[in-house]
Amino acid sequence: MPLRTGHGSRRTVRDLRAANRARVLRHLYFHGPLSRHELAGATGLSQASVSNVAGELLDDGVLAEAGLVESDGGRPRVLLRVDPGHAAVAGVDVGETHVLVEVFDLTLTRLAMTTFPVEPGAQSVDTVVRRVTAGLTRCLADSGVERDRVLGVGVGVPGLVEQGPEPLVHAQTTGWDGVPLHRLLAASTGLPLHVDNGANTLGQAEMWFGAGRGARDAVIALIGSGVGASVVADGTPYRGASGGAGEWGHTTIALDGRTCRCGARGCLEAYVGAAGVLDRYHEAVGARPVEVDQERALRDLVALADTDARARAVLEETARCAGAGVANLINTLNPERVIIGGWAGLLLGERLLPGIRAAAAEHALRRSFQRASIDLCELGPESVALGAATLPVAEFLAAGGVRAASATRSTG
Amino acid sequence: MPLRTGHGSRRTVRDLRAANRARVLRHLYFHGPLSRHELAGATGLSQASVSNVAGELLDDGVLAEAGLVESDGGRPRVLLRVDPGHAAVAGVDVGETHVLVEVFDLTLTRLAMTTFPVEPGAQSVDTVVRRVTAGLTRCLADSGVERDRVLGVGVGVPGLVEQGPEPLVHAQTTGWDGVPLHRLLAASTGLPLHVDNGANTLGQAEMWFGAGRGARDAVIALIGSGVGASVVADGTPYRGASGGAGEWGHTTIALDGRTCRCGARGCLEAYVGAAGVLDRYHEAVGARPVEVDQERALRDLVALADTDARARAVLEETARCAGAGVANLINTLNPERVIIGGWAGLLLGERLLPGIRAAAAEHALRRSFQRASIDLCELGPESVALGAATLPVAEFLAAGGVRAASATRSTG
DNA sequence: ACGCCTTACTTCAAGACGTGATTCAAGCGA
DNA sequence: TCGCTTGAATCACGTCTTGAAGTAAGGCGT
Repeated sequence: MPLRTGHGSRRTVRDLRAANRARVLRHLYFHGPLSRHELAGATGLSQASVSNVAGELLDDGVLAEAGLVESDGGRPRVLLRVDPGHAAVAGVDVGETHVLVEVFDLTLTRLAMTTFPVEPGAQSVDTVVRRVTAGLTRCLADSGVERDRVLGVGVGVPGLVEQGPEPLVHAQTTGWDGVPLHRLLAASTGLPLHVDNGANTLGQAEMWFGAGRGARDAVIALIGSGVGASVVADGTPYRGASGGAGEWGHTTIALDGRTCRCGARGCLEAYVGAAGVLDRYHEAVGARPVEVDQERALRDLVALADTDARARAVLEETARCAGAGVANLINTLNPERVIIGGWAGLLLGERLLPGIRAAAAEHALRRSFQRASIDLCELGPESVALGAATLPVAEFLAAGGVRAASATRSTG
Repeated sequence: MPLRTGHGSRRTVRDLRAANRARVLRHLYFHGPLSRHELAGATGLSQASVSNVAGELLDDGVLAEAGLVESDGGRPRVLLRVDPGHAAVAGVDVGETHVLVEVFDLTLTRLAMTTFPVEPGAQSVDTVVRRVTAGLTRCLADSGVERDRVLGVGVGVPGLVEQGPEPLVHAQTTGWDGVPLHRLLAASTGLPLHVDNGANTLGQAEMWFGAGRGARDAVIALIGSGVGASVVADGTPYRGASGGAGEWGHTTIALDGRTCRCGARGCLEAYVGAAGVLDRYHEAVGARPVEVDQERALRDLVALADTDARARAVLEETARCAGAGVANLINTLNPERVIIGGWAGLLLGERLLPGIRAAAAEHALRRSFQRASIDLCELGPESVALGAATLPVAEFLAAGGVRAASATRSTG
């Protein structure tokens, strides 16, 4: 008895209207200014319905007219577009070393940002909540956006987010175990909240505006100090049964291999994570790891590879492992696109991509490999907040341009 | 620009009715006889709508009344159920050694079956098409089902099925490369056809009637001579971009490990597939593999493990590898259930399950592992045809009890 | 300047649907 | 036989989409 009956709203004739509003609105959001006529063709609705729905959306201020296009010998068509100023959203990146808050307009153009550095390992829940709240207030002031024009706040956090009636955050690195960040922030900001794994939000940013545009089945593979992935299946992010999907880094690629910080042996992360790569180099040259900035160390290693054979060998091995890992993704998920990102991924990517592709070709089944492209992220690792801001927008679009009830505002 | 506008039908007010018919029908199909009253509660529809919809479905003969239940002191409630005799479906298992055709009633009770042995390696497309057609004709005769009462034919084939406007079958083992089996069988049977990977159809059988009942996110891991998996995400089978999802067997678990028949090194299949297990034993004892029945050989090996340390070691290693493979599934997909099947999986399973669980616990992230159960299939490896028969039924349910237009019958 | 043509958009009447309230049906107990 | 309770059908109402008919807005030829 699968296929749960799923109370997927659409039951009454009004839900139908909501769905059609969403149809029109979403198409307009992603496919730019369009006339009512084109919209009818694209959405499959009749012109009459498009006119009705568009009229409503114009009245609500969600859409705006965007100029005329002359049609040869007839009445010019009026272009419609989503009004960027209709509402704003906030995106937050709760990272291991900083808290970044950004405010965007409805089309996700950035209006303001604020960063707080965080002493590593010192992210108490309380601190994070205070910083987010403060950052949000400051960003709203800087951008001149009134609080009640904000659709919602998306937050990308490190670690696993268990979605549910009360979403809980579990993060090894910060020692959070079942933190109801959602509730805490909703209380302190008074805005609708969306919390998700930072890897997932970054993945969403790539899907909307980066290398994932237009793809329906994709995996965004993120290589930083650790390694993770964001899985997109049938056009929507896939989180698994309890939010833990995409833990690519702790996938075993070498039985009895190197010990990973998670305690297991042979995890991909132990080979291709920045820490793993540096460790392997230090072992190769017999040197003790110097405690400096990991990013700088990795950059040095890449530079060194031009002249030093041992460094080159470590990087080649990294590409081989990453390629095998990518092949595993391709074999189990058969995506049309694998997108490699994360600061280390981008740092290494330029140089390693051919090697990764070759190794993936070797380990993946031919047909699935051929159908998948392997590329680098286009947006850089700073887009966690942008991706987080995507979440309230997605909800807004799915609701047909109707705002979610906020935490404090009454639902009525 | 993800989230394609997706012409997901529901646009007009009639689509709404169709969706609500599907809602009621599906609930009734999986949750047994229910009264209109209970149905209203479960589907979220008003009693009036349930009455209307149920009335239509009764008129169409899809539903039937199934007795009364006395309600204390009031009018007894009439139970409704899907009429098993309303229609029939066929399921076909195109295996490497046989072609099995079965006919079921609408509730998937088997009415008739026919098997044809196939000389290994001799499955020409032509032969398969002839056998399926003949088997179907015979089964229909045996069960007394008229051809036009058959909703459709589901076919499970070995290898990859690329869904699309014209589904194509690619199978290494039979040498099929882009065979339009769908079209060929539709032409020769004159019935609506559904072709899918046998692993997927078997997975569907487990999801509907076996160990997967009630799960929303699951993986059915199949271990035979080769190794595959069927991925169920959000309640529906996930096929990836081109039907290649779930190729678990060719996932790398040991870089530079054993050579797999796919040509790559370190594939899971080379360790836990029946052939791989037997090879490893033969290498361990230094014996040349005797060419006998693989199933018998594996059974012997399991028996031998009671007394022979080397056999035991091979099986323990198998459990370790399988556990790592399962852990990889858990880490990437975070299912709530991993179900192990396939003839070798079931043969080894009883003995190896504790070892597999232990190894999976070691290699999977704790939280995801805790949320996942690891169990054996309940239906046995013969349920490929049953699962295949599931496909036309699923379509029928999704359409709200309206039959698909057949290949030959006119669409109008 | 005028009329005509083309194209874009809006209005309108018809058909269809779900819902809540109301009415009908069916059994039970006194 | 008469309430009483509960299940199921009917009805009026509001809402929705749609195709067709009507209206707006511009170009072009005379």
